[in-house]
Amino acid sequence: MSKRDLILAAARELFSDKGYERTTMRAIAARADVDPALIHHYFTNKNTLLMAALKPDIDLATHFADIENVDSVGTEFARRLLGYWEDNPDVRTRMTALLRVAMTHDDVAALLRDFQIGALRAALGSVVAADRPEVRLGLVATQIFGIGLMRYILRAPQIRDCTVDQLVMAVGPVIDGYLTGPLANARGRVPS
Amino acid sequence: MSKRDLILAAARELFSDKGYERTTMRAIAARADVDPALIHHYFTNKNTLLMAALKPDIDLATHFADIENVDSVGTEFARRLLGYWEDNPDVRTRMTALLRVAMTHDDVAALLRDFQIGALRAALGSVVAADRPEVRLGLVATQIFGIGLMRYILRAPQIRDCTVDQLVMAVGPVIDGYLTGPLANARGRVPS
DNA sequence: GTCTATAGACGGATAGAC
DNA sequence: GTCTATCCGTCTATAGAC
Repeated sequence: MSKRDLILAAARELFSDKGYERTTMRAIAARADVDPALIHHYFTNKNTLLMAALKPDIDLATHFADIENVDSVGTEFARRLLGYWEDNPDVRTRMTALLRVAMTHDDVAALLRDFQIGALRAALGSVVAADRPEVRLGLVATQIFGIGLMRYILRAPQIRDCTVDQLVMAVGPVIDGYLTGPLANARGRVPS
Repeated sequence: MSKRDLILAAARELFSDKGYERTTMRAIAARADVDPALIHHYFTNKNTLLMAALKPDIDLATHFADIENVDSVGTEFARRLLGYWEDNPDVRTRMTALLRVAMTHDDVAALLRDFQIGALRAALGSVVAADRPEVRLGLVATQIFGIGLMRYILRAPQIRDCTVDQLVMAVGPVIDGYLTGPLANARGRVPS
């Protein structure tokens, strides 16, 4: 791994568990076992480093293509996504870093929104109902992010101690409902 | 309103939309129209001020007592909670401040966890199923926090532009399901 | 209680030798 | 590319006059 990549990995880890302001360039350098000045050499400033470190990994979106022909699309989706987070520390780190930093940086929040929308559309676009698909995908995102938040960031014991399978079974049908179930209209009524 | 209270209100607002590190004591003083030294006089340091500003408002929990005897407890709960957030800027500010700061401060995360658990138990404890009630309330929390996150912090347009009623109608049945529906067992299977 | 002045630490960024 | 030295701004916190 090149030193440049070591820096990016170290930055992701630190941003992931301390947020932006609490990770210092010096700390990143120390973790990457690299001279602090080298970071400026490659990335000129902290914000550029942040963006480079959090740039979405394109492979990720493709991991969710072609969810069809299963009983429960929601369950299959949740299984793949939560399983992916759980088994792959790098992916999880990237996700928690995005979430943490997005709290205080609007440009990262925008990155997260765009990426999330894109990934959800790629994964679920072919199965979401035609009635206001954006709202449906947005609702799916609330549930997914809620899980990520409680499990990996707030670390609430009730959710942290669940197995992935338990979460998948709980959340899968909910996602199905958001994707294809009835939706309230502008007046807030479910069509009968 | 006493100057002390002005400081607390200003602190909440700034913590709420900038997080902890990016709000300075000077900025808080400026917004409260107060001398910076007065803050130290009352609260000695920034962390104490933070905790004082985010101390849960006890009235809040009582607002959700006695949800029973309705068709859909989840819908009623969502209506009260989301409506409360929406109509009451102070309450919303407190919530977003808690959420934002909890990302980077473990002690605030603990505060949020405890408060959230307490509030949910007070509101829904009497209607949640006997089978693993903590997990059920935790799942409810994931959905609620997910909505708060997407609507008020990430400000994703699909969710931000919904009416409260639309969200309530979408989320109500989901909460009902978490409260009393089937839950996967330790093996990740839904009992048949 | 109110305000000024300043201490003291930290962290991002730069210049420049090698 | 690598490293040292250092500048400069910012922020919390304190001391002390009024």
